[in-house]
Amino acid sequence: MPRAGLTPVTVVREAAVLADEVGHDRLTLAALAGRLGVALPSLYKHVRGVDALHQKLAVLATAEIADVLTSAAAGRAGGDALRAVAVAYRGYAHRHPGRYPATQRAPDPTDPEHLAAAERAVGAIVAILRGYGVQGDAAVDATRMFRATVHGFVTLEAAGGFGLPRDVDRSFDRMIDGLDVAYRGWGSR
Amino acid sequence: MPRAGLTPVTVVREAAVLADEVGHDRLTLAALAGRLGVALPSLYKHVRGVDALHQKLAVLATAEIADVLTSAAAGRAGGDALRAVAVAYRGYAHRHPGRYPATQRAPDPTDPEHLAAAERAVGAIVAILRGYGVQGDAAVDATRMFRATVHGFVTLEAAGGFGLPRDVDRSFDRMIDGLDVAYRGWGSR
DNA sequence: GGTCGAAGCTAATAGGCTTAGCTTAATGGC
DNA sequence: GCCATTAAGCTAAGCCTATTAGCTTCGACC
Repeated sequence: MPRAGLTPVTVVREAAVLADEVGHDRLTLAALAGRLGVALPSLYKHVRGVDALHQKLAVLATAEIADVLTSAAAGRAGGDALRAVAVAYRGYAHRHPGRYPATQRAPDPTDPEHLAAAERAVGAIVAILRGYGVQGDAAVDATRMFRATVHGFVTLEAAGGFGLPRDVDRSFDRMIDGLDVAYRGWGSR
Repeated sequence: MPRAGLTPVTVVREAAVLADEVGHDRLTLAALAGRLGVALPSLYKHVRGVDALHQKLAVLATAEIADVLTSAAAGRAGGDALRAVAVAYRGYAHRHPGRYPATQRAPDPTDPEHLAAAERAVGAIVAILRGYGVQGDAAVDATRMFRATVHGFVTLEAAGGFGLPRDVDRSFDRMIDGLDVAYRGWGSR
């Protein structure tokens, strides 16, 4: 019997695919092992356990969304950049419904790669805010508002929280308009 | 041996207390049974299973938060009401970290009580928006923004997503200011 | 070609949910 | 006050997931 040839990297990559298919909370070692063609305990040669798997998935997903946000911001400024990044963020959440929740795991302070990825994602937002003249402590507040707003929207959306027939894309659009207005007035308060 | 005297209502109530203590995801039938002084399978006389328990908890929590929001809005209008309701919402999430996630479960369309509670919670927000002159389809969009913003903030906060030392209360304050600005400009776009 | 580390396995334990089927406490009618 | 009925509670058993221990064997490298 030839070996499956797994590595920690291939395992977590497959975990990401599986999570997107079945949902973040149903990412199970049993299902993952089955898909990789090995017995469940074999996974422990590559991952320390289910929590470590989620941790690694968080790093992967955070790095991915950081890339997405960064390239959406490239070459744009102001409200243009704001909208592009917000749309890209939501797009990632839609394309990767299982990975997305992993991006919200608090970065492991002992993992430089995780910290760097989180830093990069936040950096894309901070860069936009500079275009609005928002900096320093105010930028921290404004970044938190961006994250809260967009994260809140996509999670409510994913949870089926928007029951009414009113078009969800349009609501998102209006919300970004509102965010733009808020940021333009950010200094003058 | 006397009986424990449980009912569906007492079971769900204890589940709510337990969830607040150990976290929504660690609300387990085993722990609940232990705390109620019965064997685990006995719970099935009162609840259909773990999913039904979460469902009932959702109804309870949604009704509670609807009450909190409604009374926060009472006797206030405009930015005053907006801030009071937002603060009350966040306060509920802080006081009831285990119940709060249950409020985000999509209402069961077959459960009138659940629907009514959700309706009541949304109603408190819609009432505020009337004070800003926002109505109709625009009110749907604006309500979604309110929920996204505040829900996003409290979940990021609970997940430890705000790493920087900058005061979180102040960030929340600024965010509500931003929301106020957005709503004041809502019509003129 | 032999050696050795790591990749994979089976077996066993522990905890969680669920169903089946039994026992018995409480309640309501006579 | 006694008995019948209902439902509250129990034990036992089965399934799934995670984890650990200890064994086997592939395959890379000298």
